[in-house]
Amino acid sequence: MKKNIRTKATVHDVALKAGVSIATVSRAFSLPDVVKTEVREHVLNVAQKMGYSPNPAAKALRLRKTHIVGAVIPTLDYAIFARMINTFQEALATFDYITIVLTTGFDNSSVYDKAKLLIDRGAEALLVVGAIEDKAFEKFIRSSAVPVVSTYSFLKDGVVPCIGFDNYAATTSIMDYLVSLGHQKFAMIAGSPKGNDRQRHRIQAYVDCLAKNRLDGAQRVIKRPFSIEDGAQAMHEIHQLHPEVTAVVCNTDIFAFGALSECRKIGLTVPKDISIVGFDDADYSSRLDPPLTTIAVPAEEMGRNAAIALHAALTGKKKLHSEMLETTIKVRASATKPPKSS
Amino acid sequence: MKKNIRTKATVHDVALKAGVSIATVSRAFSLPDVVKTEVREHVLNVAQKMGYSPNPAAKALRLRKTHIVGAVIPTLDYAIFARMINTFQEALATFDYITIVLTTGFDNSSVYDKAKLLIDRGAEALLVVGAIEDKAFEKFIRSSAVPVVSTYSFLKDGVVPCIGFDNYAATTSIMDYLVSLGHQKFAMIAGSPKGNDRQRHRIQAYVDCLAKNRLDGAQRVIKRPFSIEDGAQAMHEIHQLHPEVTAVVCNTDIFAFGALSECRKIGLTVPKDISIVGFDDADYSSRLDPPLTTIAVPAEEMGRNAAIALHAALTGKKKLHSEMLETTIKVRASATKPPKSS
DNA sequence: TTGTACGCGTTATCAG
DNA sequence: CTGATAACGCGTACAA
Repeated sequence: MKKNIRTKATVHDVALKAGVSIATVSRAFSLPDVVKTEVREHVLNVAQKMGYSPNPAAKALRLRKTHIVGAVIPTLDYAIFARMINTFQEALATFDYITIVLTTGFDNSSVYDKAKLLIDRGAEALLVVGAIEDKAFEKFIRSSAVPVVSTYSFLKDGVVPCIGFDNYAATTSIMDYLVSLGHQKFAMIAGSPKGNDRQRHRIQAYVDCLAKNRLDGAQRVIKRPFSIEDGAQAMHEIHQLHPEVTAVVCNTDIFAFGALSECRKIGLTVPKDISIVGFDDADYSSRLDPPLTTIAVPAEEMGRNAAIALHAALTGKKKLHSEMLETTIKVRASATKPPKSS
Repeated sequence: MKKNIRTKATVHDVALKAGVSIATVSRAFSLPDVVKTEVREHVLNVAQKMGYSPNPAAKALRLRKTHIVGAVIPTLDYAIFARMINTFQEALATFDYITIVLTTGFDNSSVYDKAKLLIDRGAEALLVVGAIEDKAFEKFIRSSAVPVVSTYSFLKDGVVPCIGFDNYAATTSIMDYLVSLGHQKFAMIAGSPKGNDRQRHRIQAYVDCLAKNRLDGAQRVIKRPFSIEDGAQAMHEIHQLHPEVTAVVCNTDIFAFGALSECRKIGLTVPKDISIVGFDDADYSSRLDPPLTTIAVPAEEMGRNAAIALHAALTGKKKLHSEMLETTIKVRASATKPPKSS
């Protein structure tokens, strides 16, 4: 029909067809109230008909604003991050910003590369997960003037403002709970602490809590990749090597899922024979068998607040500052008093 | 120390400091072999030191290439999509493309808006989920020359090429399996069919399969939003209203998770009292209690293949064409013969 | 092999 | 209120 749209319409084309200058076309979009009503409506009409929309590259070039923010996270393939990013992205969208997500895997050693890539791509702000430990990355951030916020960890002396929670305190709270129940023989299923300060803090909390209560078990920290299968295997190992254990602290509900499953398989009844607790409060955790006692993490809140904070920083409304979010322990049925016989 | 980087270095700055023309700087990056080795190295060095990197907006404007592709999916907060997008994004990254993901919720009625947004933002290609049913969107695609691929459904006569699987055949296969086991009283837990052709095809397969075997039960299709809790409630309803049912076909493992959990709660033993099957083969499904019989969906494969196909189309290497991917039924323990007494 | 100069599509400045 | 025009930073004819 019409004309073939080889190359998209530009202000120029619209101006021509509407019989005005390109300046007026531009203004009809960006400064509507400075253009006479009927002219504006005419222009907008013509533009609409031609399928015109401003070229984002030209706009970005001229305005020095891409309206892009970047996020670098371990993986999307892990509900707790997907949930945060989902909210982050949606919140940013309401501010007319789009989000580009890059993943690193759980070892944060490539965050710097990904962050650089994002900034080279025009990201005006960045969300990262966990502490920034790469010195080069730190230097880069300090000299680059793009707002960066880190999530999932709350750090008093972090390189950048954090919107996260206190991993150490969270694990401490659930350890205290288990101790108050009477447990004395603990094990922990943890992720690799390499490049992952969340895991390190949780492990440290475990170790410290044991020491505080003059309990042994600091060596019973099983480190595994994050998967249900690995949680199951770790549970198996605990059962074989440390049959005295009455409470297993999992650093993610994924491990707990596997552990629960494995207990069923090896004939341990949870929580009668052994107590198991998780971390994250995944959507399925309340529907596990038995329902999992775990720590609820403010994933959506982190995403939303990070989006709001970054946007405020970008528009100069408010400097970035850290926010400490709360975790809550969800007491369900997977943990109870240790068996008498132990 | 050095100079404060108020505004990023440009070819101009680098040229000045390196004592060459801007053209040479540009060439040192884009056409390295056309510039004398020592000059190139000098320039690259200076650039490196100044923290120079080409402005993506200027580049995009000049080259008419943003190196961005867009994806519109229901939600990230659902493992099966997150998994696909994760792979999609990673594959595209190896081609130097970045991915922008927008979400619509499960009702696809806003795909058109999101797709337009993406293209206005410079996306050179698009991935969508499911059939394109919005006529306006269809028209837009036909006139816009950006490659679009749809995933999750394989459609013979789709508006755009599909990289997906046959939802109808998948459900048919698992229905046939259940029928062969001897089941006669079925129910289905489905998502809303509105704007969701995957659900419609699965429901249709269920209905047709019943008819084919002269079985009733076509009216026992419970439609719910996608959540574990909803799966549980649906199961509850089936148990109350249709106690004669011996096999429940869930259109996602999420429903099956809830259904299994609810059966435990109301005292039904799976699969002795009732058989339950799922769809997706989530990471947890083999570790449910009992392990879930379900349909494995090629999520990563769709993501990877879509990335490769889109990239090939973008570089003119190969026209987009549909790919029919396979699903496989994972026979595990949650389905068996119906109880004799029924 | 290198440099000059133009244009990609916008928006902002400045006259009118 | 509107129009002409100069950037924004880059890549690439074209000339040297």
